[in-house]
Amino acid sequence: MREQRTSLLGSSKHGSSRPTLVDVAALAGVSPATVSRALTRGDAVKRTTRRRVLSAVDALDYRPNRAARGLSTGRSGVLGMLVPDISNPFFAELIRSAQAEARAHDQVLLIADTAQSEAEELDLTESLAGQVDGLIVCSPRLGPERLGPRLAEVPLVFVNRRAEGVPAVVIDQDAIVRMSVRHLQDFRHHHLAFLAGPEDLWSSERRLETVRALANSEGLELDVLGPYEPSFEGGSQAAEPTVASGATGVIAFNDVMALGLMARLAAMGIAVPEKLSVVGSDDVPLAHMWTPALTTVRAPTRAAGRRAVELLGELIEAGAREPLDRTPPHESPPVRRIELEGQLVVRESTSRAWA
Amino acid sequence: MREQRTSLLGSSKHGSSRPTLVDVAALAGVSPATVSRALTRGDAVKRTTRRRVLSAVDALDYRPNRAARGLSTGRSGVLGMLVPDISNPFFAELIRSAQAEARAHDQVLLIADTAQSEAEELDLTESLAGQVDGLIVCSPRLGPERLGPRLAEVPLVFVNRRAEGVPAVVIDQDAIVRMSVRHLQDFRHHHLAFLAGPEDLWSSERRLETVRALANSEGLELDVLGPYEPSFEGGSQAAEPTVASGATGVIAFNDVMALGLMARLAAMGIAVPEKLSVVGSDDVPLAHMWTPALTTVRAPTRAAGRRAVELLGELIEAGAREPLDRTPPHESPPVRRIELEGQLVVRESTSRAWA
DNA sequence: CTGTTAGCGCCTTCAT
DNA sequence: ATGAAGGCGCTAACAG
Repeated sequence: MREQRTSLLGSSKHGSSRPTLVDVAALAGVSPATVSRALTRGDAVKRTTRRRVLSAVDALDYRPNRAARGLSTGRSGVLGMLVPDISNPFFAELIRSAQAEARAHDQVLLIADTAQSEAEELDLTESLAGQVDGLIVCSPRLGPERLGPRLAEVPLVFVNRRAEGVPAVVIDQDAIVRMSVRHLQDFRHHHLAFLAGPEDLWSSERRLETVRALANSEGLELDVLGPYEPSFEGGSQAAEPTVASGATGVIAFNDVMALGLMARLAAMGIAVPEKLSVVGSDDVPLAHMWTPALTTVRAPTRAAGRRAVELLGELIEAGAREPLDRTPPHESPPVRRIELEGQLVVRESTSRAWA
Repeated sequence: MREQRTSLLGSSKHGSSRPTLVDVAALAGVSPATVSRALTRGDAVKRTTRRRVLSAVDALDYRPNRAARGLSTGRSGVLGMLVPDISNPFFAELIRSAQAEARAHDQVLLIADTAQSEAEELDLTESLAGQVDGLIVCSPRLGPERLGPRLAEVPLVFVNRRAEGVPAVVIDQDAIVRMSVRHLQDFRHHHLAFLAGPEDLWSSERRLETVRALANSEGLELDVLGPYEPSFEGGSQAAEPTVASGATGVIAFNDVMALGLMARLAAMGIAVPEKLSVVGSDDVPLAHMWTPALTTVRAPTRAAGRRAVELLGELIEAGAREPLDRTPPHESPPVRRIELEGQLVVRESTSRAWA
């Protein structure tokens, strides 16, 4: 019941600074080590002791100093996430869910925008690698052979790129294409166009292959247009070629492109879906607000963000546990890969072709 | 020319870890303190010494440990930035420019999305306050009286909210309204509608006052509609009331709302600008890609982001220099406020009314 | 201009 | 179950 608190807090260099572990320990009448234990692990602290500590903690409004903790543990509590374009609603949503998950684990998410540029992607990866506990790279333009050197420094997770040796969360691109094509087939379309995204995007290339194979096996006529930037503007640029192709059904690499396409088509006086059926991918918020509302394949964005953070967390843990010098016995742990599936959402931008 | 490097590096606990200041010092043949000085300040290091240090640095690929530095300096090198909605292109752009500026100063920007929620705003402010050197809050819903308690802990900068005692970067809202109204007047509109954003948004309230005053003094008929959420959907919801109001010119709180409005109007068969002229605010990328392209007031987004970071940087510096215990002599330093101006961009969504 | 000496606040063996 | 002691990597006085 002693009241040394004032003097103890006063022991800090200047009165205005925040309380430290030592202050808490003093107030609780235990050693700093005990406070640390009570706060970081459930282990090895008597219930009553813990309670005393905890109440001292909030009596003092104590919050641990992350830098000090980081210096000790070697972990900063910061996760990095690279996205090609923050303003793309798909990534915005991914960011939100990842952030929520990170926060739930008392971690913090550092976002960086690569502006769709390979150079920026590399640059940011390098400079972030040293400051974060782990890195999530969304829709990377670069593969592990370029980003690879950093693999050794920091756990890395890809979102939407399947690559040798890199743990990843990917949405099944083949399934997206199958659903889209199937839907158009159901509506009697025989001549399709595919608006391709950038060639260095795994998801776009993957779909391109699949749509080609599928068109072939199903006896569909197919025009591949592009590559275009995966943006509203990219979609707009695709409008003329799309019309020129004579296709009656278009599959765009993503919703934002599909929207750009439709905007331009409208300006050209081409009616959707009467003259042209359009399918997007992702189901961004604008997709259903548009006129006509866009048929698309809903991406499990929230799950993707959440699971990417989870996966990264596991990798970080594993890395921390790993014996320091020797490589782990024989087989290295298998590279984890999480596969997610999209879901077709039929709206007004598609309809039966009577050609 | 001695080659102790191997053994020196070996002095670290385990071979795989990164080199430290001490390793660099040893390789350069100087003391750790000198390396520190050479790296952090330009002062007080002989040119030749610095060169030796620098070459040792990159021979070893040394990069300082932020946590350790932070523990020593009390600064983490992390700046926080709260935005109401990442996917709003206005904030996306703000984030990009702020991030660039931060990076240029070797700082890192932590983004958090408050989802337009007061509760989240408060929550995030509190939890971030302890982990960052300073905080930028964009278009805050809460004023200093609510966020205030954290003011003491960490330098705070508002973007787009003028408030007692809080340094801020604000875009002149009165000027935006004046330009918009003036433009509509030039086109002979006498009956205007204003689509208001949320009531707790300073920028919206400010504009509301101004537009009222202006309508009054200019003898314009004015209908105030709303408040609506400052989103695409909010704008859509405003369509019917807008038409019902009988106004021929509409000023929307921002571009995203204006776009939502126009989308809905199109679906209703109301021609823009023939039946209704629409003015937005911000000039987000979609504004000029839309059909019809949106007349709007371009916000100096990049400047705002950059200057917010600059201003925050100055505050942090000042705080660090400040004598520790006593309050600074007499007058506290004046609260800095940076005023920026938008610029009218006339496009196709406005035209002369012949009513 | 440079080296020496102390910590920053926390976590973590090692004892007890 | 708890305490004591050392160190993480860096910077900041203070001497020289």
